Order: sequence, then C-alpha cells, then structure tokens
Amino acid sequence: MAAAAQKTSWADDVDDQIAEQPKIENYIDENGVRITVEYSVNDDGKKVKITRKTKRVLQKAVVEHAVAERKKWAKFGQERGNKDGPDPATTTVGENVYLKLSAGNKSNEPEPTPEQSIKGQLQKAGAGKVVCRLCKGDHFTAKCPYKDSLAGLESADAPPGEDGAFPAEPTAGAAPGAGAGGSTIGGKYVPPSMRAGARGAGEAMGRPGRGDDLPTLRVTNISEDTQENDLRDLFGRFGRVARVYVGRDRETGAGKGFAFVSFEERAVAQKAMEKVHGMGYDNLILSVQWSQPRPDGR
DNA sequence: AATGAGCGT
Repeated sequence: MAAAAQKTSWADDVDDQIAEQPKIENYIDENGVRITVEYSVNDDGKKVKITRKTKRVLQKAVVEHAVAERKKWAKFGQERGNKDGPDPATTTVGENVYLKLSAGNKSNEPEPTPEQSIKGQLQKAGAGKVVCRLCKGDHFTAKCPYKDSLAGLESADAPPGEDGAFPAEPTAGAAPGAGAGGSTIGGKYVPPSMRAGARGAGEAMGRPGRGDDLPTLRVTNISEDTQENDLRDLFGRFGRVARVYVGRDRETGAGKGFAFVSFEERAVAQKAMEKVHGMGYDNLILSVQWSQPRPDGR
C-alpha cells in the first residue's frame, strides 16, 4: 500500500536487505503440502525460523499441467525440428525410486503382523507341535538333516525365533555334508569361517600381535628415527619376528623412543631380550623388557 | 622415562 511511498531513498531498500537477509526455503512435501521455511533475524537480534504449511490439494495437478505445457514447446538447438516430447534416444524419463533401508542383511523380510507373530508363538509352544530349532522343520532338533552344518550356528548366529524361514521341505538325502555345506543357510550367506568344521567359532586367522598373545618385547631408548625395518633386522637374527610397532607421534610421525617387537616363540623372544638389552644402537643403549599386554584390545 | 593402530563385533 503506502509502504513503498514511505521509502525516501533506494538506499533504504538496500539497507533493509542487508539487515534482514531472510533466507527462504520453499518446497512441496510428499503429502502435497507446501512448506515455507523462513530464517531471519528478528528485532531483538535473535535468529528465528518460521515454518508455514499450506495445503495445496491442486498442486500436483498444477505441476503436471505445467510439465504438459513444456512438452509442447518447439525444440531448438541440435534438437530443432524434432517432434515434441522426450526422445527416448536422448532422454531418460525418470521415475521415483524408493529405496528401502535396513540394518545389515538380516530382517529384510517384513515383520510379521501381531496376529501372525502370536500364531507363530502358539505353534511353537502349543499342542505338542515339533519345530526344529535349527531349520524350523517339523522334526526334533536332534533329527535335523542339517544338524551337522547348523549346530555350531545355533547359539552364535541364530537367536531363537529370529531367523527367517528355511527353504521349503528339505529333500530326503540331500543333507549337505559336514563342512561342505552350501554358502547360504536359510537364505543368508554364511562365511566359510562360520560354517561347520571351521576351527573355533568366529576365530579368524591372521591377526598377528594380539589375541593369541604373541610374546612381545618393549624396546625403549631407540632413536627417534628408528624404523620398523631396522628393528626387524636387529631382532630377526634371533628368530622369526611376527610384528614390529614403532611408537610415533601421530602428527609428526617422529618416533617416540619406544617400540614393540613380537616374536612367534617365547624362547626366541627371551633370547633376543637377553642379547639386545644394553646393546649400543645409534649411539644409544637399548633397553628391552617384556611388554605388558595392552589393557584392552580388539 | 618410555606400553601400540584400526577395522568393526
């Protein structure tokens, strides 16, 4: 109305813009509701977020109409003269893609409805119905044809009642041989280390330096530029060195004057300790002790 | 004098 007339100078407008600088987001959400979010600074100098929601039932139709109009535009540039609308040779018409997220590879199947769930419980608990704990077939667990390949998993990987349905009706005589079972069980991939016959539940090979407590020496008073390989050379004379760690400053990479050397055999470590302790090295005198195991590993 | 990293269960 008269607001514009009160401005005496174009500079007022500029000042206002600089002072306020409202930032406005404006979009239509999945329900067709227009959301207007305005961020601005009020008179007290506080930041304010104003969200307005406007139901626009016709919005969808309006947008589609606008799109329909655009499809009739005459083409220009390299496309000049071609017929209206998208040319499948050059244009991919997209559609909404709905991505269903879930944690891990389990529970990708829909959760059972409460009724189904209760029914399942009743089936398990009720009326002398026999349900194999391993494969959910209708036989006792002890009779399960998959007993050999699934038994180890029962506690580790299959909390009761949580895994999915087992593929229908195991064919008689088709039970996988122990250790040679398929790589999937109940539709889920089972890594070789977890299959029956794998040594030790969840025990992975090749994690030198911990868990299997390698005999480890702490070497102190090494010069700050001593490298892993230097110590490997030095200690390798006594036997096989499993691992060398040189303590370093995380930022600079400079050595902090100590290192850990792990051996395969305790006797070798013992011998090395006796020989190297007190040895002159890089104009310093090395000190070697048994290391204390780290408080917590993993 | 001095006791470790990161990945990921």
